[in-house]
Amino acid sequence: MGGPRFEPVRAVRAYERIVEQIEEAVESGALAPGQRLPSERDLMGQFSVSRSTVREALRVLQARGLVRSRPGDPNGAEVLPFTPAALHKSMTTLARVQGLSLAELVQFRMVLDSSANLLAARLRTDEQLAEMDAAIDRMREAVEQDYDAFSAADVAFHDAVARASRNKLIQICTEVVRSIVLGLVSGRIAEADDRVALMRRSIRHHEEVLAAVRAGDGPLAARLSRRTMYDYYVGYVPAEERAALRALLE
Amino acid sequence: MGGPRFEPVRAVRAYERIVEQIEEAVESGALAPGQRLPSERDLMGQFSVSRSTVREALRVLQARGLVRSRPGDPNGAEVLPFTPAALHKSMTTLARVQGLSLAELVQFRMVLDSSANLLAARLRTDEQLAEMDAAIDRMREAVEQDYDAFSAADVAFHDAVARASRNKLIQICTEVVRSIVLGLVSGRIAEADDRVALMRRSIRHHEEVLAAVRAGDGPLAARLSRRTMYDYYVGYVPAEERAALRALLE
DNA sequence: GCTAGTGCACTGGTCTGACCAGTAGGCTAT
DNA sequence: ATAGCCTACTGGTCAGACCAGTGCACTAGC
Repeated sequence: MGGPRFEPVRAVRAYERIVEQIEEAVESGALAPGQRLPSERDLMGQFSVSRSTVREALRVLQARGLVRSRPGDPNGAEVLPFTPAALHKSMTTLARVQGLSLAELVQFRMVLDSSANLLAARLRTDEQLAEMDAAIDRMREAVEQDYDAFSAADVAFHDAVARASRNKLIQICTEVVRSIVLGLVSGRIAEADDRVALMRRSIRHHEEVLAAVRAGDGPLAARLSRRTMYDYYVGYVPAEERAALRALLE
Repeated sequence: MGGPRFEPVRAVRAYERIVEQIEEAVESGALAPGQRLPSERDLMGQFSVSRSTVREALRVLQARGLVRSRPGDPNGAEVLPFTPAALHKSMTTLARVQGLSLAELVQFRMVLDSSANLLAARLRTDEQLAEMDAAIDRMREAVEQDYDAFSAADVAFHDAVARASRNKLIQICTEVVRSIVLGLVSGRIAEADDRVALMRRSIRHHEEVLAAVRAGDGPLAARLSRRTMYDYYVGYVPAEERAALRALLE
């Protein structure tokens, strides 16, 4: 024994090499958002491949949210600024394929939101506090009239908290998971008979959370935010899964 | 005014319709993992499109991790069981494009791991406790000899905790973010002069965390786990970013 | 002079048809 | 019965074509 150890090789297709090269250029910043790729016919020359191969590479890059192409555009594909769209897509797939329950999703939101509040209580700026105030004001105005406006203001509050945490990963995951959760329940909330009471209570809870953030009491803000989210969604979680949510409330 | 309100339409390409249909079949379970798609030549008949169009659709599905095709395979593309590979890919892209710092990533791991511990303290089974014990044993054995084995045992411990949390989202995000973090620092740890001391201390910390989990003290386990991870990685985080990490330690 | 309209050159989306290397399974020769 | 070849497929790639849509330069009309 002891001969040279060989590594498994995998056949690398031509289009994958193209994906790698363009991906590298985008991620390294050599290709900035807004810039254009050469046209497909140019690229087939540059890479010495056929147009089909170029196109398959572009399809992959597009699926990853790095570029977008538009028929008829005299320029080539456009390099996109990063959006969590691809992340959102794969998380949605995850949710469907793995059969994620609403309870799991809400639980994850509780984790993210409480951590964001914990950090925000220490790191928030006065401007961010003002944003949170404004969001709660809009929630108050929207009550009894427009659930969509209420929900939007609610989202704005949580976004302000997430930004105040200064952790982009928290911000983006918050955004992604929230949109999945809202997709599952927003219709049911909008039609609920007791939605006005639910909204009023939610506003009160948000005020308490904000007070804790303002006071710099991170652990309290975190605890209250978990409670807030629990109360808001528990009615839509099957009874047998509620214990898992309560495990996050001390 | 007051005419019918029209909705914006977007041109839907043929390959997108194919992606949607196959995606739906996979996510709904109509196509189970391990099953095969018809061959590309069959699909072009079924969808009444050319092979290029079929192939572009398959490229997208492959980029999303739903199917895989292999040249020469007499069967068609294989439907894959869900893996977080696509999620991993888009998070890695996110990390690079948005310039996520190691501090942010570690902070996120602290959030996930502490939440997992909080839940695990209440929900863990005896089998899972045994797994955690075994993982720490392997960490002990690996010390002073093989950093890779130590790291693998460390990973196994955190995975056991994540599973004990019974939240798949936490498990998967843990896995994804951890692999990104390890990709950034594992080389530096393996070469560090004080790595043996670091490993010994880490083992002690893991023992304390496990004791808290065993005792059912979630808040304590959560706090200790944050401290454990902080100590393990703080040496690799630039001094000016450490404050953000410390914000998670009370 | 300026504007409104018209082509034109080029784009991406799709199609057709072809070739190649690789695979699996049946067939054949041993 | 088995070892090895054959064949009918597969996916990967290529070449060349057509179409509808786009932006821009040019032109006709004011």
